[in-house]
Amino acid sequence: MLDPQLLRNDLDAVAEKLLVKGYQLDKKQFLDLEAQRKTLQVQVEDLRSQRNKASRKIGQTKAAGEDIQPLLDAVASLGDELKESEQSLISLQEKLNDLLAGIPNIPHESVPAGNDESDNIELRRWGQPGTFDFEPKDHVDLGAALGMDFEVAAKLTGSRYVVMQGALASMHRALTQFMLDTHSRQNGYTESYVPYIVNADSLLGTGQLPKFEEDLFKLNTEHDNYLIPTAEVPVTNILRDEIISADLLPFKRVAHTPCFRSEAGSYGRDTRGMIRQHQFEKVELVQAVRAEESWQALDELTGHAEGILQALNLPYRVVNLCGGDLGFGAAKTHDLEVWLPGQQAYREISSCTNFESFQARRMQARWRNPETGKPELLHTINGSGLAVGRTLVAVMENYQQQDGSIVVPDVLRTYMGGLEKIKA
RNA sequence: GGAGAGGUGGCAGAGCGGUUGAAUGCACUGGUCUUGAAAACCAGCAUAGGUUAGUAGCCUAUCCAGGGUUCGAAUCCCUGCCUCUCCGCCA
Repeated sequence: MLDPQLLRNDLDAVAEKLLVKGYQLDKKQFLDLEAQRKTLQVQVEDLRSQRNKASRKIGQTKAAGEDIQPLLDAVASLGDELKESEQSLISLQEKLNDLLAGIPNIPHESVPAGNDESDNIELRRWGQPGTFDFEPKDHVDLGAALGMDFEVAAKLTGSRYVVMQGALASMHRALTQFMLDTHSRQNGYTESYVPYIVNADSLLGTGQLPKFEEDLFKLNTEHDNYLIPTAEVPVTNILRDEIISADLLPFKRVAHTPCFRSEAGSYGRDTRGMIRQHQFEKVELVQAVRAEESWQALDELTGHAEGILQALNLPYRVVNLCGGDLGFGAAKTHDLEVWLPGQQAYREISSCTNFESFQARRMQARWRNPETGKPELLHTINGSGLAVGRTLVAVMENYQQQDGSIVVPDVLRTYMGGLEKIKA
C-alpha cells in the first residue's frame, strides 16, 4: 500500500511514476472519494465530540443530584444522526481502501520502462556457458534414467508434480542444506522454521491477497487458511504489527520451505519438466531494514543469492526488471537467470526485490528510531537464495556427461557422503 | 475432542456503567543533588487518524477482535480468536 499522504500531496507525480508499471491511476476517482472522506470524517468526529461532551455533562449533573431529563432530551436525536454519518463514512472508507489497496508500488527511478521480459535490462553476466562435444540433454531426458519421475507423480497427484528417488533426491536435499548453511553461517541470516500454512491476514500483509487469490491453494478448513506460495509470507509477517527496537536491525532471516502455487493462468507454459511445479522447495532470504539502507540491502541480498550460483559454478546473468514485468508490490527487482544448456537459455532462478515500505505499511511492521523516539516503517527486501528445484535442474544440465551421468559439484559432495557422480 | 480460567500501556498489575487514555510499581528519558555514580527527589514517557503551514493547539479512535445494550462501555450481553490448567487422543 502506498502512503495516502503521498497521494494527497503529490498525486500527479505518483500517477506519472506508475505509468512505468503500465498502471493508469484514476486521479479523478481518488480526488472525489478523498473530498467526500474529508467532509464526512470531520462531520462524524464533530458529532462524536458533541455526544461525548453531552454525556460527560449528564454524568456530572447526575452526580450533583440534579435532574438529567432535559439533557437526555437534548441528545436524543444525536445518536441516530451519528449512526447514519458513521455508516456513510465506513462505506466510503471501504471504497477508498479498495482503491488504495489496488494501486501498485511506485517503481524506483532506475527501473526501465517496458511491457514484458523482452524489455528487461541485463546488468551483468557471470561465468561462461559450457561447451559440450555432444548434444546436451535437458533435465527431463537426463532425469528419466536417474530417478526423476513425472508419470508416477501424475498418478499420485496430477500434472506439475515430481517424484525423485535415489541420488537425485539426495542432491536436492544437499542443495537445500548447502544453501541454508551458506546463508546462516557466512551471510549473517538467522535460520528460521515457519508454518507452511498461513491465514489471510498474513497474505494481505505481503500482498498476495486480495488481488492474487487464484494463484494460491486455499484449504478447506473452517478458517481462511492457505498453503504458502513462498516463505516470504510467514517470515516477513513475523514483523506484522510489531515495533521492534533498533538494535534488532537489520532483521535477516533465511528459511527453507516448500512452496505451493496453483499456477492458474500459466497452463501452456513450461509444462515439461520441473521448471514450473505446483509444489517446489525454496530457500528464501528476507531482510527488514531502516529506510535509508534498503537499496544497499537489495544489492547485498542479490549478492548472497549470486554466491550460491558461483559456488556451484553455474553461469548466470542478472537482469533489472522493467516496469511491466515488475511485481505488484515491488519497487525494483533483480532477477537471477541461470544458464540451462538443455534449453540453450537463461532461466529465472531467483528474484530479489526491494518493496521499500509497501509491505511494511500494509502489515504495520515498524522499528523505533531512538533518535526521535518514534516508530518508523521498515523496508522489506527478499529474494530466493535459491529456488531448489530449478537449481537441481541447472546442476543436472550443466554438469551432465556424454553417458548421461551427472558430476556432483564439489561443494555438495560432503552433503552426499562423498558421492562424485550420479549415474544410472 | 471434553471441563474450567483468563486476555488492560515495553513489562508487572489495579480498575463501583459517568470528567479513565486508563491508578500503582518496574523499565526508559530529562532535570536537581554529587568530583563521578548510586540513592533520593522532580518532570516526562502509547499508537493511529483528522484538522493545520505546522513535529504547536484542538478533535476523534484505540483496554484481544467484531457486533449489541446505553445519553455514556475497559467495566454489562453475544460471537469469534488466542493463551493457560486438567482430562482424552496422538507423531
